[in-house]
Amino acid sequence: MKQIERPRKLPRQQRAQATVEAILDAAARILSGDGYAAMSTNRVAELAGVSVGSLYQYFPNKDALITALHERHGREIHEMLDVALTATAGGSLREIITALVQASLHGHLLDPQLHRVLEAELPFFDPPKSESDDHLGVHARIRSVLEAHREQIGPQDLDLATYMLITTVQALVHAAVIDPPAAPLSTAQIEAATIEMVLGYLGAGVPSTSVRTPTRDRHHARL
Amino acid sequence: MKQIERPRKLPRQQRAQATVEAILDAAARILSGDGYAAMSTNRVAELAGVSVGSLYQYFPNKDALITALHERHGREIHEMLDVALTATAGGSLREIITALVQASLHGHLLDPQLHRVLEAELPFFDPPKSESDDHLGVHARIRSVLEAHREQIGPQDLDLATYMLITTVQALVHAAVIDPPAAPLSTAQIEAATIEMVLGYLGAGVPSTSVRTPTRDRHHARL
DNA sequence: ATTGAACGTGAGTGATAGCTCGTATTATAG
DNA sequence: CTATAATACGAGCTATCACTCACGTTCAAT
Repeated sequence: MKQIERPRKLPRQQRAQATVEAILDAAARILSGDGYAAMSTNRVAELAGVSVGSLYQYFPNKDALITALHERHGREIHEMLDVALTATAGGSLREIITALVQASLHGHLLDPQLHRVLEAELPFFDPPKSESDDHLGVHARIRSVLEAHREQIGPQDLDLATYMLITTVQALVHAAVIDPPAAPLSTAQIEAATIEMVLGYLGAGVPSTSVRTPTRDRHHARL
Repeated sequence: MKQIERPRKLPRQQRAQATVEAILDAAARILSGDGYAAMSTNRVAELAGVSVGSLYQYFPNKDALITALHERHGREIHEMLDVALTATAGGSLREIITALVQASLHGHLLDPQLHRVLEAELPFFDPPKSESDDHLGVHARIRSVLEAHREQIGPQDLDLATYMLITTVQALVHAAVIDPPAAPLSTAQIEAATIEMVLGYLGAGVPSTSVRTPTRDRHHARL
């Protein structure tokens, strides 16, 4: 796993940019179709309609291809979450959570096969800014959403609650997309249940709008 | 990915059994230490103190090694869940869920590195009976637990609820073990929060022990 | 003690795949 | 138009690795 020396050379002319795009598209096609093991640089170059040499002008090694694909994919989902958060700003907790879950799910359903390989088979490429850290902007925004609805939610450690929310949604969406469960369970059901799951967690120990109950102590003791 | 022709030959003598164990241990060490890419059959044999030939007498190919490791790992966790379920049989929902989460977490913490590679980097080996299906016994038992506590829980589609419970616990434990979150969040906190998450979901829409409220309709509509 | 099966060995083979480099082509600058 | 840089090419080098096989060793049974 060595993807330092990022882009070996930046494409300056438009045809070079097209070459890079073609390479990335080909890599994505092969990856989502036949998996990582079947993805050789020669094959990528061939499918892209360029030569291996061209490939290595823009990507220092094979792993850099995966990294680039990862970044592109991360950006897409990040943007969908961003849109969802912006669209529901000021709305109710339920509205915001619903939008988040749906955005996440739809983002992952854009290209489930590619997502599957990228996130399930090769999650360890380019550790620095991938996924968890990539959501930093989103993370902060979700935290402030929870802060705004503080009186309605049970967990008072907002960092923990934010982490749980993001992790749970991501994990459940991931699971639903990666290995769809047995027949009778639909994606729509899981989507709805995920929303209830998160809302159930956030609402735990909050009797509608009354006083805070002393059920709090059974929650995560601070270090 | 070809791991048909399961064990090429079964170890009949005790020294052969020891050889197989040594090979599996070596494979686990290399896998958890340096990852799949660094695991060559020659290196495994060397670390195990046997020759490559011996390795290929019991494992038809490299992938069979991974599969065997997967199965071993799956059995371990499965047994811990089994113990937890048996020990808390007849207890309250909270007790059972707590035991399940703890068992799952502790099972994954036995060898986080190995688990990381096995479940995060190579989850696609031996699809037939791994993980999801492997939990079938546990799945049924958890479903019956939910059935026994039916009056206390909100979700009435027990298949869905069981799926959500298992998936959520697994995913959150997984996340906590695989990429431990930022500094201020401890494993213990996540463990507790996971319990609350699941209980929050199960308890959603259930006002302690009174009549069923008509809040039900916002739940996942049946197909 | 003998024999045959189980077990173990490790140099070698074949194939694959990542990557280089000398060369050819195309674009931009002056 | 010329010069120089950018882009593109692709045969081939090199290294690695999964896997084989012909041969030696140890066990268990008769």
